[in-house]
Amino acid sequence: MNKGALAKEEIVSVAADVIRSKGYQSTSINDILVSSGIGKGKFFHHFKTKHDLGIAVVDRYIDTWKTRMIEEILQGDFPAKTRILHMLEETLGSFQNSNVKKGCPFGNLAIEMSEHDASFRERIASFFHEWAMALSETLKDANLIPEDRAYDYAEHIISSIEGAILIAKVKQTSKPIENTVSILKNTLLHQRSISHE
Amino acid sequence: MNKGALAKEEIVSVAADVIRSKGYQSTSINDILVSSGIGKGKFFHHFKTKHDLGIAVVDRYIDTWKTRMIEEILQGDFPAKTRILHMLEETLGSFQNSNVKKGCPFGNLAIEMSEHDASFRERIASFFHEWAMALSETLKDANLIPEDRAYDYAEHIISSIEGAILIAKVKQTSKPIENTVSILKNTLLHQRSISHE
Amino acid sequence: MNKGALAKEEIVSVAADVIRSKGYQSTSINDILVSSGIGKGKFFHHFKTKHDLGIAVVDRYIDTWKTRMIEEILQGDFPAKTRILHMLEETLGSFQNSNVKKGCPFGNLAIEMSEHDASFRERIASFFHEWAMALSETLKDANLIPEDRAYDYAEHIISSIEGAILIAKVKQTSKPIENTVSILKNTLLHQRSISHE
Amino acid sequence: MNKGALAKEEIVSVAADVIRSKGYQSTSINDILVSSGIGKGKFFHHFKTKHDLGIAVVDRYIDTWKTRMIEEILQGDFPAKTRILHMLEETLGSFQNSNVKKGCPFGNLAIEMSEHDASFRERIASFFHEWAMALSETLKDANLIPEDRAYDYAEHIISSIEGAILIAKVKQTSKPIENTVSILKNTLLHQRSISHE
DNA sequence: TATGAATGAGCATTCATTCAT
DNA sequence: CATGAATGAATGCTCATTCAT
Repeated sequence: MNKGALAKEEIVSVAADVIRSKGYQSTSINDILVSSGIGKGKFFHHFKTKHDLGIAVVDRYIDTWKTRMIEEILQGDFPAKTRILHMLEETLGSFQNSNVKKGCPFGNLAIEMSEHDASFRERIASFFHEWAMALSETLKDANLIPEDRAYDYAEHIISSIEGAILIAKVKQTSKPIENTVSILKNTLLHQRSISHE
Repeated sequence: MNKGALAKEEIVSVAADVIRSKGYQSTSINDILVSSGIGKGKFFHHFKTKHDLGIAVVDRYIDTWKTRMIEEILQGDFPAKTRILHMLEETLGSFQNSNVKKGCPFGNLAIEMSEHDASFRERIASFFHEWAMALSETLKDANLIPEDRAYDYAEHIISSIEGAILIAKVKQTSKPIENTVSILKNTLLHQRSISHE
Repeated sequence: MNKGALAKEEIVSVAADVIRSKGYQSTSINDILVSSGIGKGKFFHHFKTKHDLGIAVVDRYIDTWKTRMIEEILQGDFPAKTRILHMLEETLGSFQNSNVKKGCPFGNLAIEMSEHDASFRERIASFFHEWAMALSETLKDANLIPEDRAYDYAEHIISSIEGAILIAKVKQTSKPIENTVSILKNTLLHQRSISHE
Repeated sequence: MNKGALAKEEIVSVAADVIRSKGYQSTSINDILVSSGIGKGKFFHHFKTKHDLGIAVVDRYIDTWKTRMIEEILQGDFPAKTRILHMLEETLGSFQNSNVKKGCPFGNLAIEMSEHDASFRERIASFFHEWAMALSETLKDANLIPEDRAYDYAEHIISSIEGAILIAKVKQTSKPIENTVSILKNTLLHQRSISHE
């Protein structure tokens, strides 16, 4: 029945993994065919171009992380401070073991594709923006940051995390992520309000 | 006389630019041939493989930034706090205008190449380590961070910067860098000592 | 009832248009699917192969032109000279505007397919033969050409027209057709008998 | 020394043959590689694209025929009437045997490519124009056609020839060409002046 | 009948690299 | 040292056709 649809989802899922490891441009369609055990015809039946697949993969990343990070955690039912802690812990948990080497799906594509292709760039920029908005709201809820600084501070937290994942990737250890998460926790939670200092 | 040597440097210089914009893997040898106006023979006379060129480019990036960031600024003659400010301002200055879109040469290659090629990864990891070491020393000199936290804090500052450059690249505005530099400045310099909080 | 049959005719009709513009080999089955809004299954239900469709298109061209040119005009009720004039005027009228660029359905396929495929070639050759036969009879009726030269002369008139359409196509103007029709008219009708000169 | 140049010419020469037989679009680059015994790299070293090769082939056809038909025959040293006879005989001679089936290189591409590609079309249109111009001058020299009708009549002669080659191709016999040449000869040479009748 | 998913051979093109000169 | 011709594997993609439903 919806076998076709399922098949397409499976290709995206396999491709998401491969692309996260190898990058979009270095991933050949053949890589995906081999990884998923399908033929060329099937692939191009579902995706008009490789670019189409790339976009489907990005959209899938965004769906997943928006649900997990933004909706379930940042906009969840816990007290604001707790939600922020959960976000940091979730980050930490997501980049252990083999995932350290793979890096952040968004950060990877942000760097690889921003100059090549606007449709990748815009999607990723918009995801980071939505994340920063949600975090900004939570920071305000927690009374940790004055309203007019909240977005900037949220963006800084997110970029710190991305940077930590980048350094972790090149060092092949999750230490930089733990480090940054710990510093962010301290800075955020052991002070009444950051800008008062 | 050293025309050959000079020519080689010029190729590396041109390639450094192209690779920073397009990435290493998406840069074809032909791209470099066209940009530098040389022929295939000359190229392969100087570089046994494309990989050789890539490494030469990374080494050149490292040379440049080590001199500028580490030796001239972090290990310069100004008071420690001033040196840190200079480092942040230098960062800000380096990623204005068209450079925002190009991103950080190290960050770009760190993400693109870490999983593909150990010789790129190790060089970049080692550069980030040296930078963190130098910054760590300066933080200690400035009495801003307790000795045992200095390296971690230095690495966090550096990864924050890398993350900000990444977000700036995908958003195509230097705002995230200004933002992070401003927050780092505040956090570092308007407090007696970070860890006391 | 005959919905299936009707549908088949419609496909042939759409395909005839597309093939006249793009040529047989450059027309993909997908082109026809898109132009006619049908699915692959339906197409291959009606035509076992693309070749089948091609033949159906040629047969349709032949049907149409045989009716129009041969039966209605050349074998019609007007005096022989008038019938020839009508044929020339019909030709002129058929290759105005966008049809100039599309060229002659038979001439196009004659050139494209003669060396590739005997079944196309034979059909087209046979159409040209029937046309020449009918014109030959008319020339004899009109007492314009001696019996033994009539077929050759008819074939020459037809090939002149085909050549004019060819030149018109490449020049993207109907001028060469007007030109040839006018010369043929003069040569044929302003002389008592061509071979007497 | 000029081995490279020679090699390129040889590819064009082989390709000209293959394309004349199979058409441009149906000729795959692999066909040309097989026919000429070269590798892909060599081919794409000389021609940036298949289209480049196609244009080179057309230009070669034009060079050859311009020299043979226009410069050597129509603009040669014989009396005007003789030159026209030579042109017709040259045509006849060129389309005997296997060449009947291949058809006219210009006519073939005119029909195949006019709607696909302007650079083919324009080159061919311009060749036919130059041919008509040269023939027009010769007709005037021979006092066969009044000045103001000369170009139109020249174009008609040429299109008659093209049409005859087309019909010959689809019938697989050179008879239609002989036929048209004979009729053209009669019409042109056994009358004092065509328009006087 | 009809759908559209799947097949896989084939296509034009790119690319890092080698090699004769 | 340098040239640029040549190599051939690999890439993204198209296409006529088949097949399960």
